[in-house]
Amino acid sequence: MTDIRVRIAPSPTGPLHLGTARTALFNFLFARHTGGTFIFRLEDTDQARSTEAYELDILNGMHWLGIRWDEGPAVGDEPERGDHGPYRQMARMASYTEAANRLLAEDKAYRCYCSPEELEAERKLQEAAHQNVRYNGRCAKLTGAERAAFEAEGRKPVVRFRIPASRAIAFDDIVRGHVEIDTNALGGDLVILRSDGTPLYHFTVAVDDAAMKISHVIRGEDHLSNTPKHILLFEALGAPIPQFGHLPLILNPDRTKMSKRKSQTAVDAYKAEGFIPEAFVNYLALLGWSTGTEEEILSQAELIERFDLSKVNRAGAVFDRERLEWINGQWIRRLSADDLIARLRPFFEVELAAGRIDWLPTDDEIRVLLPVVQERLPRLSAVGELIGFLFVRDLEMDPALIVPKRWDAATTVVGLTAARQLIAETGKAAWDAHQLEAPLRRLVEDRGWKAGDLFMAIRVAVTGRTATPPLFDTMVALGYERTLARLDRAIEKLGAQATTAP
RNA sequence: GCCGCGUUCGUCUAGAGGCCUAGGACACGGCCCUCUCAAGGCUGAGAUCAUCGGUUCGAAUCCGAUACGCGGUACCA
Repeated sequence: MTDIRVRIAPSPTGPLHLGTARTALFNFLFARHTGGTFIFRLEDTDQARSTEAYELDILNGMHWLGIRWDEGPAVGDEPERGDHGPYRQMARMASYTEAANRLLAEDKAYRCYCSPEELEAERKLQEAAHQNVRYNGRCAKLTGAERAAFEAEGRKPVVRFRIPASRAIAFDDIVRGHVEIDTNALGGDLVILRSDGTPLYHFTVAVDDAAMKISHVIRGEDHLSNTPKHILLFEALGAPIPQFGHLPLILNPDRTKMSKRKSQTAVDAYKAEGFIPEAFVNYLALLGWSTGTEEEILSQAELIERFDLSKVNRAGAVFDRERLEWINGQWIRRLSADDLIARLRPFFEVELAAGRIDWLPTDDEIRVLLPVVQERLPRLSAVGELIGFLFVRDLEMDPALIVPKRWDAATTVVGLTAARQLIAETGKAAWDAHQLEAPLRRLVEDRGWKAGDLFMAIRVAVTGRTATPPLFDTMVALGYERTLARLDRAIEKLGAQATTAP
């Protein structure tokens, strides 16, 4: 193992977000490619918004994607693993107060007694004067007496970290190259501890990244402007400065940062739609990065082998669902029969629960269908739409669909009746696709029909749909009795309709 | 407002000064296959490489400015 250490640090204030998953993936690929260590840390200091349910969703989502961490919570049976824990920020509170006290003692930080109202008023004033909004440093040099006076007033101070004036903070970002930001653009001295003593994000990141010896901070571009604050904090803490790599953002179709308002961002929703993790990871990896070759379908192992952080794109990438579906289809087609059957099972259960089918097919029933089903599944959840009609007792069928475009109702009744006769004659013993097809083709030829017309009429009669897997395979799967019964019902419906509404 | 980052087909991207009359993929059109739908094969259309200026014998690639977009600017993460 190298001394490369990277981390993903999600906040359990919502379900696992696509962007978090992608950042996690890039960290994971980078760690595995370099032989480094991948760390998972939960940033749950926002107690107002964090929930255990979200925490679980994030953990489960990561596992579903096949992203495994070397250090962090919930690995295998252990509640936590690693020598740099705990890996939940709420369990690290002591280290933040300790670090803050150290900064206070070294006068790198100070207590600020300004009230939120005073700060707000100051900000308004600055905005009105078209000045940069920044903390004015009013409490930066308080005397002991002044402090005592504020305390006597009952003011609860926050702790502010001193940001030096007019200093250019430069770093070489692995994906963006040289970046330089002046400290004057940082908004003044930074609050690191709230008045209730709890730490703020920028502070916890620096303290934890230092404690966990993170060597490369790989995160979204939305943190690029915050990086100087972190660098200053690392310095003040006496910690080495890690390398940074800021990933391009995943975008809504309107090219704004991807949000749940405008896009489906929850990873779990994609799982429910029948995207498979291999495909999802494959797609995510290629969002903002490419191998430089024309390879598109890549396994986790192949991604790990080829991953190169310095080849990550700088521009934001619009999330393209069409392309995701295509990759998903590619992956589904590559699945073994047993694997696909197992993965399909939960989706049949959903169909049953929703009342769209009346019973669950057996594994063997699914297995014989696979040759005609597998290449027709863009998503696993499409299976109900595709072959659900096989598992319903009473087929719902729109009589308007049954008459082919070139035919009228009378011809359709004639065609269906003749076909029904031949299908019955084929019989149970010869119940296979070829045996069914040959006599029907002869019938078409004898009558001077088009095969497509007759077959379409049969298709709708037997499945209720105009788009299905190949007709004869479908009838074989349906079975002798049920095929005839559905044919009879269709003929009956159509006949009644033809006589009542000529 | 200020600061930062970005800009190659609709979308994801290849491209690291001559291999670029810019390649691939998704989506789209056509053809083939075909009982429908897919899948697959072939094929077509689609990018004045944001704009302007500079460096160079030569620029999508280097430099600068401009425009536009996005992000950041909290006692959120």
